[in-house]
Amino acid sequence: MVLEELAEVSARVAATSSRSRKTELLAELFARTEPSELPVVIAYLSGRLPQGRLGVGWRVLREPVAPAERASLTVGQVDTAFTEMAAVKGAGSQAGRRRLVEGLWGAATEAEQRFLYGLVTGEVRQGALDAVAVEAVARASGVPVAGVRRAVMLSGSLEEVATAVLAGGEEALSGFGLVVGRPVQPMLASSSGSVAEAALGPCAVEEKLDGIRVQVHRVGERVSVYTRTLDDITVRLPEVVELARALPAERFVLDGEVLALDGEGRPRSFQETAGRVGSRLDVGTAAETLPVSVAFFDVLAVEGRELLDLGYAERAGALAALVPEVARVRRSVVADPGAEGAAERAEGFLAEALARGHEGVVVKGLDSVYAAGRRGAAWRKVKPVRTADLVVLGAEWGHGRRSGKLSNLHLGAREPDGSLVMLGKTFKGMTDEVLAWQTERLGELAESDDGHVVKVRPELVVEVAFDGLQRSSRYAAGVTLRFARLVRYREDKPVTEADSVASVRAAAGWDG
DNA sequence: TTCCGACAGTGGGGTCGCAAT
DNA sequence: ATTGCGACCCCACTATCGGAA
Repeated sequence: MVLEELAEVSARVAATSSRSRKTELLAELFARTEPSELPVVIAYLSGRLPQGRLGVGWRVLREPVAPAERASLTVGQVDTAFTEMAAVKGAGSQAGRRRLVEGLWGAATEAEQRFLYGLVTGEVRQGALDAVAVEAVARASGVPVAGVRRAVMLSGSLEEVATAVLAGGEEALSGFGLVVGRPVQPMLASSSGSVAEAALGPCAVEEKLDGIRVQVHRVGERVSVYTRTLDDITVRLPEVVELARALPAERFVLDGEVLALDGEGRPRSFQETAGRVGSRLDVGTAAETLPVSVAFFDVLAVEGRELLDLGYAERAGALAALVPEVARVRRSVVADPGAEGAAERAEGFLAEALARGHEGVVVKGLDSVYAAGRRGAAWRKVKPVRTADLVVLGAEWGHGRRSGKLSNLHLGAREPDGSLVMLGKTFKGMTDEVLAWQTERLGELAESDDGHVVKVRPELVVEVAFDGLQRSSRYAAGVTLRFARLVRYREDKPVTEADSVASVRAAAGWDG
């Protein structure tokens, strides 16, 4: 297979908005790919690199390389070049990778360079990633899509599943069940505005802990710990390994959250937990100075039994039989949401979780199965939302479908002396209509434009929602908003009445 | 015919580790 | 020693397609 063909298909996929047409184009390509090249072709067309990290980013790619006149590269040559880049280590590695980039880019045509750039930066922008590729593999092989999807979620590898079903058809799916020791795509939660909105049927209301999601596998004495993206972080979490080894089963898969607690058992900030779990060097010292706890909320397999397709109530029973209460998340079961006082109890549990310092709750249907890799309605998270009225200090030109639109707002709060201090940005919550409106309005207020950031006269106030504050060394305010999103423009509100840093801190529960 | 679930895209901030300065 | 970059944690929200109702 030549690279030119891949770049062409990718461009055609990007050019159509129809998902079924995208699927068709990918399926045609997969069907005519040699089995030996399939893993690489599938990875590229779903926007991933088999090598994972290359150590090559926008900075290394900034200086353009003259393109080749004629296409000549094969997929195999590209894969070899990426493997070489990923292998470069130590002093001089940046220059070494840059030389390899120059070699590869120089052999690529302009269209091929565009495709390679998207691959390396993780921004293929063809409107088709894993989910569409899964459908295309199903179509190319004639195997039902649900079976392919399940195999991918349980094995974590579309490439392997595709190679198997394209060669062996539906029968090949039997080789892709849950394997203890091999990570599974975790089930995710969607967002909900309130407990009442989330608790529509019999459900469990569980504390939502603000830490790192972990999947813990044990086979005999071998324990492995994986992140949400299936990275192996076993060596960073000796406490979790030790706990798993002490549980009364030889073989299991647990789903939970890791976080650091203070002396009184209250959760430390996400920043502290993330720093500890992110530390790879001298884990022993890190574990001593900032030990972490783990709280499990689900079990996917235990001994010989696979539990994914059982209802949540049954899985919770199996979890309680395996894991002591101190290592399980707190929960409250609402068997009949319509019953007298049920809503109050659920709300009460949320209030208690918040009082204990946690993020909120997750509401889970008691009869729901474990839908690996899906962000379905079976799990709904509920977190309190804060709002602040902030001043627009500037905006950044958007990319992709936001090209030509002012998108990312720079947000400021007042200080006692009347000055304005920046404490974050946001690009979320904007409809196309708002984008068009703010591009024009901010254009009128513009004081400067360096092609990236447009600074404006601080005259507009926006209502911004956020989840809380974080310490910040980037912003003069010393804090920044977590997950800030635009709610609406407050043209009725003068800048002099916008929130101050102190009032934002107070709103977020930071005593200040 | 309308509704709604699932996806992709558009970026946010922090922290760590490593290489370059 | 400090700085910049890449990778990876956490993530919200809107537009769109296409199957479900």
